[in-house]
Amino acid sequence: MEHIKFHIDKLRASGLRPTKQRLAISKILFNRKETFHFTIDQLKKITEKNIKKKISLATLYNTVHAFEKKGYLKEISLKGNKTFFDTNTQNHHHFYDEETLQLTDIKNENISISNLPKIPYGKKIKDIEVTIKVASNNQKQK
Amino acid sequence: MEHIKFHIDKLRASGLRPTKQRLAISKILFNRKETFHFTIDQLKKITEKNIKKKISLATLYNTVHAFEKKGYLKEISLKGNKTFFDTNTQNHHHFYDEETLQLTDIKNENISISNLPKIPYGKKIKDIEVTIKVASNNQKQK
DNA sequence: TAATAGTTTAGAATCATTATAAACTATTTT
DNA sequence: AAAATAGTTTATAATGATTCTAAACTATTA
Repeated sequence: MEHIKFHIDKLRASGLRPTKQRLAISKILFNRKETFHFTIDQLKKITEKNIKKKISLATLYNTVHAFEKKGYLKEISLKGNKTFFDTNTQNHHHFYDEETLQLTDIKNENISISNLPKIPYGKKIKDIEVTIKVASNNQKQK
Repeated sequence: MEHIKFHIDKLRASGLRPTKQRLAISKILFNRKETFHFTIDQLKKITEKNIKKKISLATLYNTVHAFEKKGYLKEISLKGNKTFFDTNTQNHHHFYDEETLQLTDIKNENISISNLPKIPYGKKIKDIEVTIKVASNNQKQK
């Protein structure tokens, strides 16, 4: 079943009118239980496969950025030129395999950080991001 | 005093011949006590000021990448389009102020991580990077 | 249904990074 | 030390991700 209203609401909440393209994107992103990590070009391929038509990059960027601004998507800090997004906006962390470029979520409660240093004067902590880089035993790190 | 030999050795160890340009870069990067976080365009400005001449981007990229490959520099994982490098190659972490784009080192021993989850099958941990994003109390996060 | 406000699109513009090839410089050979 | 060679610098072109633009299109409002 397609909970259209769910997607319409998400779009409206993000300040976007529901259009065919945006509904398709919203379904791809949010009709899933597990976290989805993606780059814009991956999302483009999936979207075009689903709607059986081309979609312009501008639409993808606009929509993804609006969702991000609203807090429905999170950008992930990684090396490299491409930007990764994450449908899991909870505070959490990642395993990152630089060989395969695969990201795996680590639940917040599965990492505990202690002995934190003092925060720079006049600043507040907004977010803590832990990235654990992994690689095959016998392969060298990129 | 200018320990030229120190820089010549660093360059040779990185597989590079010592040239005027590279020596200038090496001095900028390694003639300092504190950690230096930089982007290529920042390094370009500083280098051109020091040598009072233009330096090409290709030279900067080549030299920085050779140092990185040798392990004299580390690339930092951050959002955004620009790549940051760090002269501190020890295992350590960062405060990151997204308002000012300022990075501050956190010593490894000033963060302790426990309750680590199991590593994905057949993989080994290569690196753990903790980024603590901070912002002014009353300003919104970027 | 017409007017309007916002959207999609292809393509241009921009920005960081990488590639190229000709002129140049350090090193090696003699 | 000069000639040969191996590696370097540079300006510029190429590439790739992202952003911008303006005309054609679509959703919403009146």
